[in-house]
Amino acid sequence: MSERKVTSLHVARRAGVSQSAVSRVFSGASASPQTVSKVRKAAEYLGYRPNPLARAMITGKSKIIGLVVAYLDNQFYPLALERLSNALQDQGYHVLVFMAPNDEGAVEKVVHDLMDYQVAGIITASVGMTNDLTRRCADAGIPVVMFNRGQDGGGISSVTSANVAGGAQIAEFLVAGGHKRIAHIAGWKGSSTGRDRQRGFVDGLAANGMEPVAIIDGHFDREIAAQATRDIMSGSKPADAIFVGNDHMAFAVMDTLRGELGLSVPEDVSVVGYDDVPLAAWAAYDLTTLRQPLNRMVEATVDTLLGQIGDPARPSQRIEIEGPLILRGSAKTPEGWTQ
Amino acid sequence: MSERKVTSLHVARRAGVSQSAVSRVFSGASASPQTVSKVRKAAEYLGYRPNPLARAMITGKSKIIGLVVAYLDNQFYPLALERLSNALQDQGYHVLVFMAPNDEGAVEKVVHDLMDYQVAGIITASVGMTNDLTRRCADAGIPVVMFNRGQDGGGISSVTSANVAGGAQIAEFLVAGGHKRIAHIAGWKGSSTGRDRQRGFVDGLAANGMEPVAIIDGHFDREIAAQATRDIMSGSKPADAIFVGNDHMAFAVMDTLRGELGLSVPEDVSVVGYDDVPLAAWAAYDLTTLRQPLNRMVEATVDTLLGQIGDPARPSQRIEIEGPLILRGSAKTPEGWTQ
DNA sequence: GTGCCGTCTGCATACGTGTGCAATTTAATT
DNA sequence: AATTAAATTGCACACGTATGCAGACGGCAC
Repeated sequence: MSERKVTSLHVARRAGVSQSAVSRVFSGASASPQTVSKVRKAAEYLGYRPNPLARAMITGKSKIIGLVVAYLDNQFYPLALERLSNALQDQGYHVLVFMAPNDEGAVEKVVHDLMDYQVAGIITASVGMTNDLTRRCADAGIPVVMFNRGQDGGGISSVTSANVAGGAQIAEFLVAGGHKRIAHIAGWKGSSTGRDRQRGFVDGLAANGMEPVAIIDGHFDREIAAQATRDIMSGSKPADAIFVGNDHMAFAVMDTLRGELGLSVPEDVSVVGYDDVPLAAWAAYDLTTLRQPLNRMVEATVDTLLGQIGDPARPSQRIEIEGPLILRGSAKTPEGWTQ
Repeated sequence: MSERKVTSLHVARRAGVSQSAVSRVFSGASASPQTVSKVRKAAEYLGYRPNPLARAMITGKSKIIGLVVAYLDNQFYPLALERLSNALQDQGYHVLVFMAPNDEGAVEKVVHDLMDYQVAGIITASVGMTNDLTRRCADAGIPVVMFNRGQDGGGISSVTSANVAGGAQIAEFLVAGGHKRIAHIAGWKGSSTGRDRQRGFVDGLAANGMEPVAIIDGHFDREIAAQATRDIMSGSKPADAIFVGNDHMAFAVMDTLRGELGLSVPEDVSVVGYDDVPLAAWAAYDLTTLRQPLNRMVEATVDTLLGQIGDPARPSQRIEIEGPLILRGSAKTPEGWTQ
């Protein structure tokens, strides 16, 4: 009962055709109806499945997409991974996951490994690419899409939410809520995402003749965000509202405000996050936050990547997707403010 | 500047040796010191990297480990994925991730896909294998390790925490805390993990002459767990303590108790979870829970899998790792109870 | 110098598939 | 019916590596 490796040659023999005929049937090239039928039947009988590795050897392109991600403790990323993987599976691709700490050397090593596997494309999430690496991928004909992060030097596709607009929208919201001392715990300055949100936010305040009482880089890290909260609230002019660069840090901020400093949210301090991860909707936090539309971002990422795989000449594009502000209980909602 | 694919043949030419010599140097076979040196030098100069796909074609085994996982919203799994991926990367392996809803057909399809890639091994997390599938993997010489789930029909390796003992320990803890009406929202009955915890818990209560006032299957799902909470608390004899089958559901239980039913934890109801995901330590929940030692579980999983890859004759083993009860604020801690 | 053994090396082939090319069949057109 | 164009098919080779086999080489003992 040993069903040893059954190859296209076995199928060919049983179907009474040549091996190339079998190959053509399974790779979608043209073949006469009766050939197709004979081959399909024989393949079915023998339990034949084309060997994707051999296929990749020939074509130089595997059906594997490399996903590079720095960390998975921020709930946004595992969810993105889940959706990306599902969407790509539906298209016949599979996802090779690489963890890469966000330093240059590690990313370089990882990208080399990926190129060894002749991946059809690369998605980076929460991880930066150097321009040099970008170029080498381009040279190797491997399209790259950055997910939830952009890059200034052009030539690379990216999918993000409309971070500048989002930051501005939150500024408007907090001003309209009557807050007078507004602080910002920013995302990591080394990321476009963090910078853009901050810029939109500061500009939005400026448009109302205000400026933040404090801006501290939280590095997308809970502990650093907690310390930033202590610093902001212990000064002579403690904030009455804090915009936090993502939900993951916002939870730490709320924990610190309520548990450690004994303050009420939103009575004493309003808190607004960014992402709208599922946890933000849970009763314990009930976080007002700007939603990043995960499904549409994933969809755009897959479309862009597969598009570039199918047509290597297609130019890179930066896609920004707008998201709504989700009103919950962690911030005062101005009268008549609509969802 | 076009650094086209550089193959072992190019290296061979430049080093003045045969292609087989190059192959032997990079696959660890024997070669004279001067050959090794010449080859290494030429390879370095040309930027040669062995092609893992071609290598896999020949040997029939790639350096890829398939990881099958059902969902990533329970924080325990992304963390496991992160650690597993890192540990395997250190050993020169890479992780191909497959999402598989927990029904038989989907898992089967996924495993077939994995076998097509000639993976060196498979790890399943939060996903069940049928005995038939197990056998087919064994036939194909692909070792499988189930992570955080066991299987009754032997012949397959698994790594779990000591779930029965853990359940019993929680029973002792709640009894010692003076609770009189203890309920259990169980994990999915279709999983060994859920069943074992429940069994240990019920037996532990019985050893103290008690029995649970309610047992409801929460299916590891937030919404179902929330409904179970309502049911348990709305009866004529509401519980004064609830053991929840994992942290993920326990958070929903706490949200429901506090937000919806207006009860205090632990004053009105003690809540104990299972896993000790990072979120359990956050101030908003501060959940007393039994820790699954993630690092040691990952370590054991990798060891077991690589062991079986290295020595196919090695018998399968079921590893259970004990974890401590982590005392926090969501449950009354009995006098003198030690961490 | 001869014989033997152990190590190293190159040659050739295999892994399972895709694809250019030429030969052949089929359909379409005059 | 004859001619031409199109569609299909088989042959052979390529992708990049590992490995069995046999020959070459060096060292050692007699």
